[in-house]
Amino acid sequence: MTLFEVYQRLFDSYGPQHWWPANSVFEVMTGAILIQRTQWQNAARAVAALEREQLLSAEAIATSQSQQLERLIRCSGFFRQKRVRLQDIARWYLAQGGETGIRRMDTPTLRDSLLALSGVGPETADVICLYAFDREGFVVDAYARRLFARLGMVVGDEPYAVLKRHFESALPRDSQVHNEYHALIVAHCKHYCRKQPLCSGCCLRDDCNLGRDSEPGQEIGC
DNA sequence: ACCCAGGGTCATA
DNA sequence: TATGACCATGGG
Repeated sequence: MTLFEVYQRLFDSYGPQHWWPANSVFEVMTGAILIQRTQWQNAARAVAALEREQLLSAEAIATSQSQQLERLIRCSGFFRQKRVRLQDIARWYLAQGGETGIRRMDTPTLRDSLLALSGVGPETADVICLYAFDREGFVVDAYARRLFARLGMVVGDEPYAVLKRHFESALPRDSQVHNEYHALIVAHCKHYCRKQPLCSGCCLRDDCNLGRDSEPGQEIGC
């Protein structure tokens, strides 16, 4: 099975995921920091709390009081360092001239500029490039490592850049594909592949012909 | 009482 | 280059 065939099977099973759920570029960036090493449910709560307190803009975050910021994002874990990261990225956003200024940057420049921030590693940078600014780039996360290792397509512990190159070279250079692929991997792994790979009924099994529309009543799970 | 979650940094060898 | 410790809350 090729990398693109895996994508097609996931898409046929789960359908479009409509990522990233947010109302602004800066909200995506905020979510990308808050989601680090936690579940989306917790990050989403923190985003909602910021929204409620009118703190979901770069200007507001950059000038916010650290204590208040920490209180609002506490539920996402690592709240002290995430507070610093949010303030840093908010100041960076403003220093680059906001959304308009950042959109003028080419993708390598944008990525490197993000990586220069403490708290923004390769995955967070790729997530922001892709979901906030619609730049192509395969997002390598823990789920992707685990899934493709189970499929025997990679070892799983390769350096980030190695896997990124590997996946991108086997896929269309298309931000829409990268967008859906990462979201589909998360959707699939979150619900169905925690412990065992490719359990009975998994859409990635060789003997699985289930499509999203072919067997409506059929359970797809591991 | 465990273990894990859509990472990243820093110190050490 | 490559491990290990650390960050911290919430849910199963």
